[in-house]
Amino acid sequence: MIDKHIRKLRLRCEIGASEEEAIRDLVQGPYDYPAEQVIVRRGEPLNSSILLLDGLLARYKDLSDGQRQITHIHVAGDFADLHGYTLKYLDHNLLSLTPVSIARAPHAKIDEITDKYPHLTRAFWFSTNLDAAIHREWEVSLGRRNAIERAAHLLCELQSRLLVVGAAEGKSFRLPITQTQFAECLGLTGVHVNRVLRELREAGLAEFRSGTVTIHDRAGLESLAEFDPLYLYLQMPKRLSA
Amino acid sequence: MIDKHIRKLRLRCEIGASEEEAIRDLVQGPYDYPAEQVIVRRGEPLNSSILLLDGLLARYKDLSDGQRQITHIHVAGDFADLHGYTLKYLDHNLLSLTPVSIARAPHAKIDEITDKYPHLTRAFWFSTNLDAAIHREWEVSLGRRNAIERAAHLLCELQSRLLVVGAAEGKSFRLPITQTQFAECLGLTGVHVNRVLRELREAGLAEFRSGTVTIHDRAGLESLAEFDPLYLYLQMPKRLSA
DNA sequence: CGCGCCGTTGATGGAGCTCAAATAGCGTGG
DNA sequence: CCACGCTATTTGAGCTCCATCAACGGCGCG
Repeated sequence: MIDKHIRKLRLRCEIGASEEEAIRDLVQGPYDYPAEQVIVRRGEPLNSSILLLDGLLARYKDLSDGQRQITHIHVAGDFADLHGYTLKYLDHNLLSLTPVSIARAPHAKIDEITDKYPHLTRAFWFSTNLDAAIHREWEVSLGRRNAIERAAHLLCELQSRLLVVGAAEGKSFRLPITQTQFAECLGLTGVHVNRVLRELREAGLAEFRSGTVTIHDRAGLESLAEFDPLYLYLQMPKRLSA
Repeated sequence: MIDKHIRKLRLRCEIGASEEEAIRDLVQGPYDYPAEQVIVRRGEPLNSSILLLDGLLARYKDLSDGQRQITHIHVAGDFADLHGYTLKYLDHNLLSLTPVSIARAPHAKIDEITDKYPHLTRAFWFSTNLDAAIHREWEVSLGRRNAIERAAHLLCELQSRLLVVGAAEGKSFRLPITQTQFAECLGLTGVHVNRVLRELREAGLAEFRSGTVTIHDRAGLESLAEFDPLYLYLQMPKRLSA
């Protein structure tokens, strides 16, 4: 179950046997939650961090008028709130978009890892920095790309990230979220996202129907979105130190 | 010179004498650069990270049509690309908005710190996580706030962050950047930012003229922007471990 | 003095929002 | 099997916020 996480770590750096052991010893669970559940609430003191084993989680913030901005989507294998280890509380909520299975890493045990395994600590640090890189790319989308480009870009990103953990293969992947939730990622309204998805479909680029995305023309989609996977750090040097 | 950084760290956690020593031993410099200079280029291999001693730096990305999105503004005392330590290259450029003075922390020395000072490592990790929290808040602005709210929110954020390092006092602070650069933070055009700044001025909330911001009504500005400083983590428990 | 950058203001247009309603899908219970 | 209620999707019409295009003024600097 935790294999997806280790696989993702190994894509970016070497993880030794004792380090893998430490990771496996780190987490408790699994625990299951239904969809549409707030798993961690903004501001609440934390003493463990959540590793997503299966399903989709979203980081989001509410505004007083009921608007909501999703700032990140987590896929299986992601440490969803590892940043909470140093921040001590989150500035955002953590919501299950689908039924999810999670494991919990007590901060006391992460303390031990940071004391004993500097290299593994850097690997964990890396993963929070990768999250930040994704945040930055979303800022670019939200600030400068138009609606169809934003949608295309996010579809490219999700396919890339799901491929890494084996949650996508071929042209399709499951994305069992509503168009409204998709819109909440993109800073758009559900109505407009619907129109934009129709455009993508009619252009023969991609389809998003009944919880499944099918990419018909990945190259065309990337070109439309100006998608460059550099920010996903999919190819890395082996060892995270000089 | 590095005092601002240490002061900022101490706001969030305890830093012992030996740890302070390690920080002071970490950096080389200072080095000076003029304004409008790309200090670190996206994709280029890194072997040191930049501590901003004085001036303003921006993280930004370009799009093919010449549009640009600034994803973060760094103030004195910030580690501008500490995330580059684990990422090995940046996904964005780093630009001096003003003449800047920086120090460099060789990654080899950060390796030593992560080997020998787990607590200090957590403090550094915290600071990259704080950057990510700021990225998230910008995502909310870019995705869901309108033009005047975005401008108001960023002014609040900058004043808060500059107060921490003593680069603002009273109602005013220096922000020697152009309206166009300000617009590149906000996902707007320079023309529209100009109109919005006039609105803020006429409403008696804030002024941004000739490189100086004056906040006339901080409470009103916060209320307009729905500014909540929680995401800046200005009050923290003392020790970054369980 | 003249050039260039920045700030300022006006006029016009369009991408995306709002409001509204119709359709489709899907589980529930009769 | 069908009726139903609820939610998500889809489409239309009108409007708003912000972009675009354009022009002008101010100010520093060669």
